Amino acid sequence: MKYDFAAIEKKWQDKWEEAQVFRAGNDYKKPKFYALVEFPYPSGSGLHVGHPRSYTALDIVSRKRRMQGYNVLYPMGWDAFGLPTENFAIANHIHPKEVTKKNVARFKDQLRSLGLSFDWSREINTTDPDYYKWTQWIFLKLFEKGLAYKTTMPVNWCVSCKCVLANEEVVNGVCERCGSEVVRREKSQWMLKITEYAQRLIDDLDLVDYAERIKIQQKNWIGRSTGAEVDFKTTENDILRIYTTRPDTLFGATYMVISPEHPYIEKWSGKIKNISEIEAYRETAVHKSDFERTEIAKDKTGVKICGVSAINPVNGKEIPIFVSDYVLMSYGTGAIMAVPAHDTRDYEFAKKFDLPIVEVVKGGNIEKEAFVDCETGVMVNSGFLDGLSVAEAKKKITEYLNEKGIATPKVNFKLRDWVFSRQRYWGEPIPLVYCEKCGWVPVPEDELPLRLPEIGSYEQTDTGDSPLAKITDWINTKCPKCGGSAKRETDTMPQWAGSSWYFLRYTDPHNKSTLASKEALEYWTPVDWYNGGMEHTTLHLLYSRFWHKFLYDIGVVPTKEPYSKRTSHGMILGENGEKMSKSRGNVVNPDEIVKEYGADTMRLYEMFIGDFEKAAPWSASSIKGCRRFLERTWALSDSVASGDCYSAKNEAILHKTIKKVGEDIENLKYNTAIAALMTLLNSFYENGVNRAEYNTFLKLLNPFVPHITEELWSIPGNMEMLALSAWPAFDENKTKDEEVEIAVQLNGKLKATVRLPADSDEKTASDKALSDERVKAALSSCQIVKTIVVKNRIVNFVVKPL
RNA sequence: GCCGCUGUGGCGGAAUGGCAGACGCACUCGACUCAAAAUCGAGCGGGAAACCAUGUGGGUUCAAGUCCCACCAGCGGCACCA
Repeated sequence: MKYDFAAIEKKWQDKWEEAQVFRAGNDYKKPKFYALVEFPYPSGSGLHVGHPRSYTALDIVSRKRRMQGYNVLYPMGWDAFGLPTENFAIANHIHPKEVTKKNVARFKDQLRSLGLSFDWSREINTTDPDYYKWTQWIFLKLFEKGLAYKTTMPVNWCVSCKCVLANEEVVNGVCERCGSEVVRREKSQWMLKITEYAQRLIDDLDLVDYAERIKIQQKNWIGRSTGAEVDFKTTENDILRIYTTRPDTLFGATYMVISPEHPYIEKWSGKIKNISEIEAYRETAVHKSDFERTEIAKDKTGVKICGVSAINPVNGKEIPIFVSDYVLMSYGTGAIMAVPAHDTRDYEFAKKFDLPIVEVVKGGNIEKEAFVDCETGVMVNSGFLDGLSVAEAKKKITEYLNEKGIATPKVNFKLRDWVFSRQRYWGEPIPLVYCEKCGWVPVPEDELPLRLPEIGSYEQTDTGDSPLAKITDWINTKCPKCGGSAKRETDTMPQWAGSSWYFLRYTDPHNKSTLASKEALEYWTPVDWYNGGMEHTTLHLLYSRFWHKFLYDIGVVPTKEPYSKRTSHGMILGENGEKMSKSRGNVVNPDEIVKEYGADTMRLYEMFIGDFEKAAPWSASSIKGCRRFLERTWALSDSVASGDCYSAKNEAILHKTIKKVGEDIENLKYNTAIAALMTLLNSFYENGVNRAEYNTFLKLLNPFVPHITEELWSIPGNMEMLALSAWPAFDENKTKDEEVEIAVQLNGKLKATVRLPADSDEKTASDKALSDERVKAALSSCQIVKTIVVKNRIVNFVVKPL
């Protein structure tokens, strides 16, 4: 019989669906396993070959865990709000809802065709009002607890489209769509206080099992630094507060810099002699786009404030104050003490403006460059700190400043609050109402979801407001508090909102009265294993951890962390080794692969392609090897002998393979698990195979290639589905071969190999080695000094010439 | 600039400090065929060999792809965070 993958795959997909095989039970007594992959954005271009890499990997884990008796939840849904859909809607005058519906249908067909064991009864969609009701509800809770606030923020503004752009739409400083200049413009935006959770987001990384690179990236993004705020007196007799991580270098502070946005410029305006120059500088700095700011980052600019200076508190010296945009108002206090000898930026600035550079830590060459890595140096030119190590100086100066009451220890974070507003249509409406009398008032809970109104045009207004701002009968409403006339917020939420809590909804997706029942959350959370792309490490992963912690704080969820374990897969690149993209013309369409080779081959190949965590280029010829393996698996089914226990010839390799495949699946080593299965098949071809052996092989192979194995399992008359059968067990004692081949080395260089019984003692091994002709010959001209034997591995003779 | 990752055959890649190149692709030869494809069998880092080979140069060790130090190259992320 021919291996007719198309018919087989269709047959089993239908059977699984009909029998609801992958439905997660609500049997809360069974051990559970919650596997999660990032739900896709259903784009118009359909599934990418990258999607199945992640989905197949956790499908394999899920299928194995089911066979091991777990109650497995492996859900799927749609992160369907977002820009491309909206842009498509604008261009084609179709409602984004319709676009989404079509794209979801296509994605779902494509996913179904891959035989992924998702529980489709729990499918969710972030654009479904029954879903976003709870996204809005969480937002209202954040608002209620003071974690949502409105503030004026610079946004990206395209001068030609006259609209606000998301960061993703700004490419190399210009508008992605029209190529025109993008400038900064102030706009009032809703913000979420993620910074309030910064410390906990770092600390609780200790509670979870994330790949180390993910933890490091999160920590870097949050960017904690410890230092002190120090007060400098000025000639105006007021206090300029700065932040520094290096109070020990205070004697080297030869000038100060404040940010162009610093409020003291106004405060001192009467005293500043060159105020017009300062204001002109400030104007240009404020209006620079982010792109311009970074473009000219190498070249420092600034203006000296004439008329006001500061006093260095340790030596009483009067030092000048500059305004420069290399100091950011949004970090620390917006003012710094500049220590050019030990900071590269200060050094550059000092060189340009010809300011004194005073070395305070010995060891560098400050004629040439700033000496920054000076943690092990010794203090100089620093009065009472001279001769101390940097660490000692830090301690002493801190005590000194504390005593004088001009310094306080301070921790700062790079992490900023989350800009939560989008001036767009296709997102969750922010459920707030503005009343002249009562201010911002939440839409009452029983009025949620606040639905998106039906409108005809999805473009922003000329002022960059959301298209919702044009719907006057939607905007104008009554204040829920006082009943007076009020206006709805017209901004919508960012795409990150719906994806920040979706994993909770899967546990109880149809619940009408709460986002998920207590019992469901108690049982299913936290997610046991979450796999996704590295590109989501800093935003999505951080945002969802933040929301989860907030929900924990208000008693909605039972765990501090949403995900016990997080892994990430590498990208699948085009055949030329570059990222797949339409413009590079190297995109592989998964539909065509499934059509030509079948879903099983596609799955197997994507798992065999290389190290799961690393990027790997697609290869049209390599996939044939995977297909060949399945053909050989199929062909062998005709020559299976009877037998209900393992034969002596195959016993050891079977136990070994069961062990290896099981361990490799848990350790993301799918490629070597498949290699072991290929080796096993080769061994069957060599030694013959019986029914018991072939059945074990099918079980091990099933999570990888579920359709063909299910078919081969059913052919001899098995009524129970393979997917529901028990995962094979192995016996550690039987994983060992009776005889082993060991290497014989002279001074670590291979001279021969010898065979001997497994676990032979050192004497037996070295005697056997010594009796080998090649070893004898090699030893004839030298003397053995020492013999090293590693059991079942090597015998190494350490020798010297006679 | 900073952070992270990666350098192993023609290619994808294997190797708890213990026989480098498992498994697969490509390729070569042979069988089958009128022929080709498919399939099956054999070979496949370099070198005649001694030996030499895991980006480069040092080091630790009886033994290094693996550990340490210093470089070089590529990829990804961040970007004036005091």
